[in-house]
Amino acid sequence: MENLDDTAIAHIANYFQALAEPMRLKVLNALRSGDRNVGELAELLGCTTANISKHLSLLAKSGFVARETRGNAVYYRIADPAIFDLCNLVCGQVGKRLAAQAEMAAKLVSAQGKD
Amino acid sequence: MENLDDTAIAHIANYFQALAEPMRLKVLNALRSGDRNVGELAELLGCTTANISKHLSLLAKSGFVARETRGNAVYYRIADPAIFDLCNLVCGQVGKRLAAQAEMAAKLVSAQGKD
DNA sequence: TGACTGTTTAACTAATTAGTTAAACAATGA
DNA sequence: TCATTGTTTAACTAATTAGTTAAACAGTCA
Repeated sequence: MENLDDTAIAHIANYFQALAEPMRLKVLNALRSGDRNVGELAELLGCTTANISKHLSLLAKSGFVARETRGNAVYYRIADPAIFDLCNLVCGQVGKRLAAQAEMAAKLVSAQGKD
Repeated sequence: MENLDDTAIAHIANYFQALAEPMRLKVLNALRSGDRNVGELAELLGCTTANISKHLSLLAKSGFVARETRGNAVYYRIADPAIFDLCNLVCGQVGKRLAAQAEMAAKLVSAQGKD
């Protein structure tokens, strides 16, 4: 990562941007267990098909998911399992932070109890 | 990552959001080689101190960098080297994609040449 | 104290984008 | 063909945010 020009930096930022949205993370998480079509995802995640479709379109454009038409439904699947390595790494980081925050909060509560 | 509630998902999205900005990636990259104060970063990256300061503030709030006052300058450093594992992973992914795109482009050009 | 250097914040503008609604489009089957 | 089911897109609103400028704030030294 040391020597990166602006376009490379922009690509990396785009990559992160695609993952920086709760609903898109939910979509990716839902696809973990296998292919799903748009309607299934919409019902599963409790939102409109239009909304899901837009998120899927962005995820597909960024190469995270792949599109396949079967009958008159459109199925999406994870195109690159590497994102889960990434998400697991981040989950670990976020988990550590939340644990640290919880510990801090506990200390504050206990300190408050003492005075 | 399988079983995540909404707050956990939101934390992960926030984590990615902090990294989804070219200038912030540049700041983190600049801090790779050691501590820097706000003015140094501004000059190095060619933007205003106000702008850098805002990005640093966000990165600090998200726990990516740590703040330290020395004299009347404020030095920032990477707080958690784990982000570089993350960035290296993403760089690898993005690199693969760019290579694939370049190959595709080359094929298109060669196909065009043939007809 | 006051001048200075360095950093942060407030107020603002311009641009992006998640979500909604309704309309368009695609694929199947009668 | 038409009706039905499923998906995508267009147009819009509301909210967020990167960057700018100028003002406020903090730390050092005379």
